[in-house]
Amino acid sequence: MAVARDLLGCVIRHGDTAGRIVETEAYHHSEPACHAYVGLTPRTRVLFGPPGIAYVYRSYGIHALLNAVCEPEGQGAAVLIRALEPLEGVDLMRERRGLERERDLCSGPGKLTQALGIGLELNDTPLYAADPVARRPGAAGGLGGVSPPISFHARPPGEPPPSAACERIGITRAVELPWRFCEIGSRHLSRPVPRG
DNA sequence: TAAACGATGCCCT
DNA sequence: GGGCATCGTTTAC
Repeated sequence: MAVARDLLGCVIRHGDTAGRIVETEAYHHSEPACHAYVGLTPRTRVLFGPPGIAYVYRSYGIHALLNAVCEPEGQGAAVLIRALEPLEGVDLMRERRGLERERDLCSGPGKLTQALGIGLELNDTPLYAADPVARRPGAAGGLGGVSPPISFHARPPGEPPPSAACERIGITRAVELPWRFCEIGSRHLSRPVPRG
């Protein structure tokens, strides 16, 4: 999925904390690992809404996981944010996580939401403000210049970070699809890139 | 109303 | 590197 690769290197900001995306996974309603696969339910409703919206849900009864709903609208597609490289508010992240080592702060989809203070209450909120990425056709707009609770910022111009596509992790169905995208060489991944 | 499942993280080895 | 805690959502009866 193009959007999942595009998000690598972008910056997520929430409150006083920010981090660079180094790992993503794409999900689509056509494959059984996606929540949208089962169809429209109260929980998956957001997945079938307009793109550029946050889909935050609870996993294993404990963790909040952050997804970005993708275009086109109604397709039930999303990108799971799996890992960040901490950029700002690192001390606040340490406090929230109760950990010292920087590489442990955001190296997992449940970890990064805790580090950034992103909770289920941010489900169904817009992700983009006035950044170039937000001007993708069909992306959520018209926010009147008000910054959304969570904001995505396009990566600096120039060469995109070196990335690799590999198999997704943590799921039991459709594991063979190479829809996990990692920044090569990052020390903040949830798991290392397999040798290949 | 009940039961099974899961896009995880932590702690221990 | 491997096992287990934990609870909302979904689905079946």
